[in-house]
Amino acid sequence: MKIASWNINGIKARHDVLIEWLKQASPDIACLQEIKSVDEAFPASEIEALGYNVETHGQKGFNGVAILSRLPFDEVNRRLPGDDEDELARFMEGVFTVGDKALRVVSLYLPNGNPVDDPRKFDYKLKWMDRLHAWSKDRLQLEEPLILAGDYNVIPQPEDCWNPKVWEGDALFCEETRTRFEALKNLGFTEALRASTKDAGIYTFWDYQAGAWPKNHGIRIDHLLLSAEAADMMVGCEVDKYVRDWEKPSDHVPIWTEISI
DNA sequence: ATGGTTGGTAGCCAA
Repeated sequence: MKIASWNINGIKARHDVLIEWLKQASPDIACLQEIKSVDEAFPASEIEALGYNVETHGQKGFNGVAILSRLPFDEVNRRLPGDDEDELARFMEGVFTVGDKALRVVSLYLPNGNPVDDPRKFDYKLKWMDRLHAWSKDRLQLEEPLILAGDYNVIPQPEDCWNPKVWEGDALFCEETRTRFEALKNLGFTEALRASTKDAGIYTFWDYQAGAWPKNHGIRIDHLLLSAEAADMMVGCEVDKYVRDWEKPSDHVPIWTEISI
C-alpha cells in the first residue's frame, strides 16, 4: 500500500497537476496540505472518478488539509485537540480497515512559525508541536499502524538544507523546533525517509523565489512518521522530485512510503 | 545585504 503526502499550495491552482500525479504515482492514500479552499468548494469529482474517496478539512483562503483514499473511511477526525481557540484547519485523521487491521493516517500542516519574534507565530508553532506530541503519545498506546504525514515546517538536520547558515534563527530550523521534532520521534516513531536512506541533500521544498529550484536550494520539511507497527511493514520511501519540473508546480513535491499491509 | 515568486483574494497576508 502506497501512502503519500503533498503540500499542493492551493487546490484550485493545482487541480490538473494533482490529477496527473495521481494517475502516474497511483497512491492508495494521499494526504494533502494547503488546499486553501473551503470544503464545499473542493473540486472532488475528477479525483473521485479516479477511484478515491475524498475527505477535507478546509477553511477560506489558506491552510486546509485533505485525505484522498481508495479505501473507504471508517472514521474521520478533524482538528488537533488541546486548544479550543485554534480555528486553523491544519490536522485531520482518517481511520481505515485493511484485512483485520486498523490503519490510521494523519494529514497535518504544522505552522510555519516565522517570524520567531512574533508570539502569535512562533509560540503558536511550538504549542502546536506540544499538542501534536500529546496527541501522538495517546494514539501510540493503541499499538496500531499509524502514519503522521505532512508538511512539518521542520528542517530536522543541517544536511536537510542547502545552506544551514541561511536557516540559522529561522522557525523551521531553530533549536526549539528541532528539539520538539526529535522528542516527537522519540515517542517511538520511525522517520520513513531516514529509514530508507542517510543521503544528504534530499529536499521536498524549493522556494519559488530567487531561482531556488534551478540552483537546487531546497529544504526537507515534508515528513512521514511511522509507528512501530507501520515501520515493521515499511518497504521503502521516496520523494517525487520530478513533479517540481512540471508546468505550474507547487513549491513542495510529494513524498511517499510503501508498506506491506 | 537585498530581493526575489506564487496563491487567494480583493487588503495585502502567508509562505
